[in-house]
Amino acid sequence: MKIRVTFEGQEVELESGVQAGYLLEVFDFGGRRPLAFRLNGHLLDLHSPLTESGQLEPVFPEDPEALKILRHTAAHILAQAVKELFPEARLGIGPATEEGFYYDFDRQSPFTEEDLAAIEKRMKEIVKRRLPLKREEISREEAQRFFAERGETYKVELLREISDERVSLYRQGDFVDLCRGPHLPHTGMVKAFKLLSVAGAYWRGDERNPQLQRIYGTAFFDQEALKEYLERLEEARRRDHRRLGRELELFSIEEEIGPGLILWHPKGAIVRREIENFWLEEHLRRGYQLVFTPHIALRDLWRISGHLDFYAENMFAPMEIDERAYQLKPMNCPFHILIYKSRKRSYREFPIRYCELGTVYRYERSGVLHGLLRVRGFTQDDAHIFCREDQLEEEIFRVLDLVVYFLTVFGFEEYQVYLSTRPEKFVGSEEVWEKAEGALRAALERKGLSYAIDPGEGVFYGPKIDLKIRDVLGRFWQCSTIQVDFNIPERFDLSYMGPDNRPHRPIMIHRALLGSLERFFGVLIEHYAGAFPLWLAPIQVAVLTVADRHEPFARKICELLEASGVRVEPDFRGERLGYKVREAQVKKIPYMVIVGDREVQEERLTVRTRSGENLSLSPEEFLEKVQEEIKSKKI
RNA sequence: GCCCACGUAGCUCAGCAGGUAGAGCACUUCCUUGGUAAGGAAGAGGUCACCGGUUCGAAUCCGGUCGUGGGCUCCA
Repeated sequence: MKIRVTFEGQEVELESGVQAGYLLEVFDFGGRRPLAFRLNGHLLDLHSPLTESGQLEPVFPEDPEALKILRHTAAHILAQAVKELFPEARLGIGPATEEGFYYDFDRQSPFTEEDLAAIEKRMKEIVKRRLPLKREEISREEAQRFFAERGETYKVELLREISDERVSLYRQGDFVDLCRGPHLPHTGMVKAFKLLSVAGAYWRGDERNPQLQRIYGTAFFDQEALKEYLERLEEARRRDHRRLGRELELFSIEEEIGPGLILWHPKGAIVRREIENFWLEEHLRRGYQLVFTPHIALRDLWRISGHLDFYAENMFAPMEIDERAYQLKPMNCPFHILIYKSRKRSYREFPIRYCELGTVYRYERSGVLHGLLRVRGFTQDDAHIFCREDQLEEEIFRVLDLVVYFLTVFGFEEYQVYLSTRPEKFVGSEEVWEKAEGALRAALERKGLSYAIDPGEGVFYGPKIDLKIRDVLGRFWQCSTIQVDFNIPERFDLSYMGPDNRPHRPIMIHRALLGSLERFFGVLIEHYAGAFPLWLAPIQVAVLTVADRHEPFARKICELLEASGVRVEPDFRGERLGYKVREAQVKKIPYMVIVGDREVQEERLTVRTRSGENLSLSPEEFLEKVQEEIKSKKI
């Protein structure tokens, strides 16, 4: 059979099954050698057979797909190195990931740091061998036999679940792996890579399966990019909120209290309160009503709400008081619902928006706890909106508008937005779901947010929108979530009186914009690297004296600033100026006011900014500048 | 929860062929009054996470518990 491949207007006729690498001799790629091709949109490496006609695109290293191919090949090299050094290790899977690659191995004894170094060394040798990665296609049965003979039971298991009659293998030297490809032409092209860590991982992510050892690594086309990546890892370590949280005295987690429970120290607490003040002010401005609710409730409440059915494993165990069982709240919704239910509601009141900084407790498995980002007690910036179906789009739009506003103020300008649609198991009618999904979509489009659809990823009670924010290091964090709920109004038999003088069922929206104050704070610490913008900074101004005789004037400056609500820290200690400057700098205080003979005499201030610049201002000018900067929430 | 690693002064870490604890920073006191990222001296501070075992003797070896970290899974 003949096929036709076109590239930049040129067309060539080939015998089906010819290796794609042949095209290197047919077309002119501007003197460059592609790593692979894209034919009709899917990737082919140079050793893949051409079996269909179509448009050809070359893939060069700068192509986003190219890095994945490289990393996938790096994973194979890793596997080859491990098999050479530890022939008893059985292979799991080894894909490329966002940041690099990994390969899973089943081996009795764990890989040590030294093993990792030895493996990396062997990988370098394999790279030097410049082994071609050859693609072979064989029948599934043949492949099963092949891997069974080699004792690769996991590969056999994978093959059992593949429905294709023919499968592809990739061979590099003596190493053969079941793999769809594509791969680089030869191992010599993997020039910059590094193994990073070993961790346990369940076979196929299921904890009932055996646990394999996963070796993580990363790879790039050149050393420079690898170096940059490793520096970014280093920067992330420097910004780690757990480290900064301790160094800047923001928060702590104490063994005596228990894992996943946060102590907000004075400096962290003031940041939190600033966020909360801003949050509340903005909510009140936008038609929300503030409520407060208890931390525990009768177990029956959680039975009615359904949490005992679908959320029990995340709830703290019940406690008995006066022969009745109570449970800590994992969510705030039932309380808000009971406020709604406290009297008859009319459509004229709609939409009703209750907001609360509600502290909830969720049982999280010990292994998942992580600093402020994953805890067992946290405060959600929660709200529940009750409205009619025809108000849904407008309400979602308003929520989106609010969340984008908040995030922008904190300096997050880039988001990933996901719309999760109806899952297999769901409550309510398909019709209601479709309407709601349509409303969410319309609101997203009206707000001008581009989004991806997560089909079937909605919660059983309604569709949702999740937002992930991108921090300065390019990492994404989920904070905001907006969920429509068809279920809980039903369970609590909510109603409102419509214009037709008949009761109707309202729709409810759950939403948290910052997510939890704990997580958001953690993300903020890392985003700002601990250097909070002035309006959030725990200490906004440090006043440093050069010598003891400058103290009276310095004290006056402190009083001036404090009287205007500026958070000031005097440093009149008998230390040298350099020492005090360094200390204030380490604490990441935005402004240092330096008071010496010159300042006292001229009644002007020398102000050192966090970035190390010096300004000369009168006390009044400085106060005004500070107040303006606080008010504008300048980043 | 599971796998692996780790747990020594407030912090960062050294000590570990088993002989009973050390540094730097921070803290306190004294000297120094010094102009933009660490002046000098002295001092105080540890049941070596906890419990048990081996041993004449354990921070060091073994077991268990708790906690932390990297992952798996889940999510704010």
